[in-house]
This record gives sequence, structure tokens and C-alpha cells, in this order.
Amino acid sequence: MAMNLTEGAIMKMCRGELKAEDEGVKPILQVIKVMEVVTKAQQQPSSSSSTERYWVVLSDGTHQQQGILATQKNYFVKDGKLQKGSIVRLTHFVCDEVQRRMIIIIVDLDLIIEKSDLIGEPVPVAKPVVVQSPAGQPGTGTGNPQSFPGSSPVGGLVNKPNAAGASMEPPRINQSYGSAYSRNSDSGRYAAPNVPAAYPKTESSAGYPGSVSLGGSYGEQSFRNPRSEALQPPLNTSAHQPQPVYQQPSSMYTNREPIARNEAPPRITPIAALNWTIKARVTAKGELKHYNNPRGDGKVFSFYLLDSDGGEIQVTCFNAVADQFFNQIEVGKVYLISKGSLRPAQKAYNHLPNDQEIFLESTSIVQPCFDDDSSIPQQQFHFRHISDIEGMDNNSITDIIGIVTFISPSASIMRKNGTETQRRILYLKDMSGRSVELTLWGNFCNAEGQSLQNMYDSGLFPVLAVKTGRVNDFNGKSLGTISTSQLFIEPNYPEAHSLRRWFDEEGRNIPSVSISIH
DNA sequence: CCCCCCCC
Repeated sequence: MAMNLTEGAIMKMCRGELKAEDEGVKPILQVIKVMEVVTKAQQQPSSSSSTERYWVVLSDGTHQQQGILATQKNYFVKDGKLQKGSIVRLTHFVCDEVQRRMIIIIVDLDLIIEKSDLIGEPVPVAKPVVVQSPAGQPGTGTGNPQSFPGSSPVGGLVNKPNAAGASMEPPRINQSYGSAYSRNSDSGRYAAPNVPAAYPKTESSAGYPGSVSLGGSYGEQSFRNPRSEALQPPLNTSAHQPQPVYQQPSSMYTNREPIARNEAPPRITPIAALNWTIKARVTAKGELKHYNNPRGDGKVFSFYLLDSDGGEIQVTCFNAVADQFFNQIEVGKVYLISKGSLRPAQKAYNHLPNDQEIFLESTSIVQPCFDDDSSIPQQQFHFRHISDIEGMDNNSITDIIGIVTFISPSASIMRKNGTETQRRILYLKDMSGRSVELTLWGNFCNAEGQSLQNMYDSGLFPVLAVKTGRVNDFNGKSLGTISTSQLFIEPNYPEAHSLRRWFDEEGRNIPSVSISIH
């Protein structure tokens, strides 16, 4: 099949001219090698399979370059989809120079073709492209072994001999703040190739790629940006630029991805530009909930936003502010939102992969966009196979798509606190050969639940996509809805169509193994 | 400041 790779993309990445997808390019590249990386942490019992890492070598047909797959995308490899020959579009990536090597950190990607013949004869980009420190400026770490305990494979990559980037050379410290700064100002970019990662000494070994070994650790502050911000020139040298400054992506996946947190350069926002505005679609909306605790009564509601870059963030408002905005917020609509406060995500109530959360105040501005922005998807899914749920922790949040093979009538359930709610049980089955029990709670029972029941009673086995389902440990593993879950019946997605085809052709007659005990 | 995801 003829497929155009993005010509010159690798060279640009290596030169630092294409550092991340927000520069407008989502390069189409071919995977020419996939390697599993064995990390130190994998040998520790406390850290499970989440520390598996995959290195890939990417090609634009002319040049090749190593990259690393964010762990939340490991399933691309595990499912056998991403392989040698795959053609991919990098939809979210960060290029960074680490240990004197340029590395492409693949945070998200589209798989365009699972396997294709190798295109061209790509060669590694010639070394001198990466600007070297001048002689006599070896960096404070060089030659000081104590600063680099991780320069042995311990704590680092113990990967296969030819794995790109395996060398654990110490990083250089930028030789000249002034020159780096002015150079970057000239280029208008926030990080040019001669701005090496300025890791604090103690973290230089645990930095990249040693930090790989620490994957899976959740939200540890000590990993927050090992770079010195002082070395990062501003993103916008023109402070008068009217557009909102885009500063969110570096933290987008930080809670799940130490590697991304380490490597995504901070977007420096001019003080004069602190009045951000986001344009995003509401993808989920919780109930307006009243609560009563020792501190008094109150009410709260939350909703999720998704923007055209694939960023997602939760917005929460309390009390009078909740009343102010609750009726205005509609799922599916696009809004301009500004003057909210950005604070650390309340993980107990926030299930999005973002360390930040927006809290609206009475002075916040929520403005509907009447021209629907088609560049913002209606929903963003990260579907996992049902078989994957077996390995997920209690309370994990996941997106699942499957065929409804059974649904129970709605029943009234008394909560432990004495209040009542509705419940339905259904079973989902997918191509992984597994099935799982899904509990619908509250309104889901009468809305989507009733439609599903009607279809089921008519002898149909509808496709159901679950966005933001919650994994629980009851009876093996099962799933439940939470207030911000979304259900989609017979959705018009490729995944739904292939499931339908699979089920009609063979899946219907293949007994599946339930991961829930009935 | 402020919600704790429901049941067998």
C-alpha cells in the first residue's frame, strides 16, 4: 500500500525543530523496530507490569530515530497491533534531548496501518546534528561518578544490546544560559537543540531514561520537572499575542506518566498572559449533588472538558457557583472558559489523567460557542480489552466496548446510608474472549439501560461503549458506572463496527470466559 | 473552603 510518511520529520525532530505535536505537525512515521525494555523496577515485586516499556525506532523513510512508548499505550504492542512495519501518526509526542540523544516520547498515536513493508532505507541522523557543548564545558556531572549512580544499568535500562539510547552517558549542563536563551529567542522556539536537559545532579541518573525504572509511581512530587525553569526561554516571545497561552499539555499525563512529566518541557507563561481561556467540549456532566458534612451543607457538580489537542480536564464548582453554571453546561457543547482557578486535581473525585483541575468561581466566564468546533471530538476513548481488566487495580477507571449478552431488569437498591437507588446488571463480551459484569447505577438504568433492555428483549445484542467505567474487585473483577460515566449504544465507531462484525460472524458462538464470578 | 462512586 502506498503510504506517505511525513518527509523530513525525523530530521526536524533531531534538530529540535519539531519538539511536540502542538507545533502543528502530527507526523506519519513507520515503526521499524519494537523492543521491550527491561527496567530495574520490574524486578521488584511491588511494581507490577506497569513498568514495562517499549522502545521503538521510527522512520520517515529517509531517517530513523529512537523513541519510547508511554506505558499507557503499551497495549498497542501487547495487542499485537503495533509492530515492525506499522504506520503510525504521532498525535501527542515530545522530543527531547536526553543523555545527548534525541528521544521521541510517544504519548499518543493513531495506528494507521498495522503492518506494511518497510519504506525506504532509513539511516540514523548524523550525530553532529545535535549541538555539542563546547570543549571545556563538559557539564557539572561529567567526570563525577558519584553524581551518576544510575550510569550503571541499575536503575536504568537493562535492555538489549542494540537498544537505541541505552547508553547512560551523563547529561550535560547547559554551558551558557545567555547564549541558549538568545538563540532560542531568535528561533522563536521554547527549546532549541542546544538546550540540554538541565537535570539536578541527584536526579540526573534517575532522570531519563533511568526514570523509566520508576514508572508506575503515582504523582510523586520529587519527579516534578527536573529541568531548571530558568533555562527555559519563554514560549511566546511576543507577550502581546492575543491567543491564550497553551500551557497544559506538559502536565496532561503527569500523574500516569513520570516519563512524560520529566520530559515535557514546561511552557513558560508570561505574567502578562496569565489570563488563560480554553475552548473545549463538555464530554461528561455529573449530577448536582447536595452534601452534608461536619462543616455544613453544600452542593457540588463537576464536568469534563476535552479540547482539540486531546487534553482533558475536570471542572468543579460548589454551592452558589454550582447553581450559577449547572444549567448552562450541556454535554456535547463547546465553551470558552476563563477565569477559573487551576488547582491540583482532587484525585478522590477526579478520574481524568490530569494533575490539574479547574474550579470555577463566581467571576468565572463560561461562554457557549455556537459554531460547533469540529476539531474537538465528541469523546475521546482509550478502549481496553475486557481481558485487560483482570490486571487492573480496584477503582481503576477504564473505557470498554463490548457486546451486551445479557441485561437484568432495573431493581431498587438500598444504599448503606439508607438512601435508595436503581441498579441493573449486564454482561459485556469482546474479542479478547472474556466477558465482564457491568453494573449500571441510578439514571443509567432508566435511560440507556431501558434502551438496552428493549434491544435485548428483541433478540438483539447491542454494542455498548462505556466511557469512564470503574473497575471493582467484587466477584473477581467487574465494572460499574460512576456519575461521570458515559454510555453509548451502537456507536458509530470503528471499534463498534469490528465488534459487530466479529460477533455476527463468530463471536456469538464463542463461549467467553467471564472475569466476573456469577 | 467544599463531593468520598452506591449493592449483592
